Amino acid sequence: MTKLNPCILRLDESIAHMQDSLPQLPACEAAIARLLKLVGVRMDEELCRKLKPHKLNDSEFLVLTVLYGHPEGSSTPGVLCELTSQGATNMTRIANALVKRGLITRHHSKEDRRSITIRITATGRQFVRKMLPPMFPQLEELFVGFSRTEKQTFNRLLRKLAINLDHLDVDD
Amino acid sequence: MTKLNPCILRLDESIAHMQDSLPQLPACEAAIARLLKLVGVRMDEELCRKLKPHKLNDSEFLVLTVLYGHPEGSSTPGVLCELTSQGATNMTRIANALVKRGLITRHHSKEDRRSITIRITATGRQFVRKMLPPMFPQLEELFVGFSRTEKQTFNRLLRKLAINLDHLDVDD
DNA sequence: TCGTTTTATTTCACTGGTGAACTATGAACC
DNA sequence: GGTTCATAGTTCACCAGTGAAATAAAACGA
Repeated sequence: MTKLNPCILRLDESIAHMQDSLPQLPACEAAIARLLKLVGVRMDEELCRKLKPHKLNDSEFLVLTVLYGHPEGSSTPGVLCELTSQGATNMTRIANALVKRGLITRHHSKEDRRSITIRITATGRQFVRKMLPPMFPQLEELFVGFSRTEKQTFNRLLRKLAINLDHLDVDD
Repeated sequence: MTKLNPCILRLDESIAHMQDSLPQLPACEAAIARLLKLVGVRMDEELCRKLKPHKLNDSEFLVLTVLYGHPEGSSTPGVLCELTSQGATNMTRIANALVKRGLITRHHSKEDRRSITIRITATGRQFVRKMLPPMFPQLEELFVGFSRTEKQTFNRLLRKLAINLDHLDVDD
């Protein structure tokens, strides 16, 4: 598990150095973009590490928790794809894996026979309820030194960025 | 390219709903974690889309830009692994690809014959100088509506989070 | 109602990325 | 100087994720 700090130091040097030959480079924005990626990857690694003993990967677990978070505990592959930024192809694989583990069920929808209804099982709910709480302390630890306001600001800035991302694709 | 906004709405509902059965769930922190991932993935997709016509993937391009950002324009696979959060195995593949494209060279180091010196070529530099500038407008567009202060805050919060991540592995 | 188009999912072939074992060199110790 | 240990890369076998084509079931329009 590589430390981020050295990367970040080099990152600043790297961007500073690039500006010599590319003065129009928006340094702060570029730094944020790279930091987002670094932090995101690192958090994923941590999650995977926690899930490995249970033989689930992060996307399988994400799908399971999304189902857990649904009032009905059910959804369709298509919707789950949107909510988890996964392709349909991969969702098929994920569903196969979760069915095999007995964490979800898969049935043809009554209303629309093209659709599949994926539903979290009691075992699945139990699994989520067992897995999540031990993660809470670490999740909180990630934000030690953050004031309530800072966390809210962080949250707000990320949403703002998300909205800008949504409006990006129109122009190439 | 899926929109993020619907995901975020569902995300809030999802977390609210989870709190019913798991009241200790740190909602704001969990939301930030999921947002980070959503935004990170989406930005990556955008980068890949830009690189696709040039038959490079994001990690290959990242390695190239890191080399470009080095004062000497050279490094070793091991160091590049640390700086780009890539495994050594994949770095071998990336280097092969970049060598084949004539963007880097690979030589045994004189000082330590176990080491390989990877160096960006003139073609490689040219490629980076051609690729990056067209990305700047979009990068800036991502942050429209962000004040100078907000960008600095964003930057600062990400670094703070990175530092906390670095101090995490000690306790399991 | 029949043909066309659209939507939902799956299958297949491929790319990208990883862990474990292997090779080669260097460093440390005696 | 030879044995042992550590370090740097590579190779191999595998898992995860994607695009394009296939399948199957609506929906839509004469």
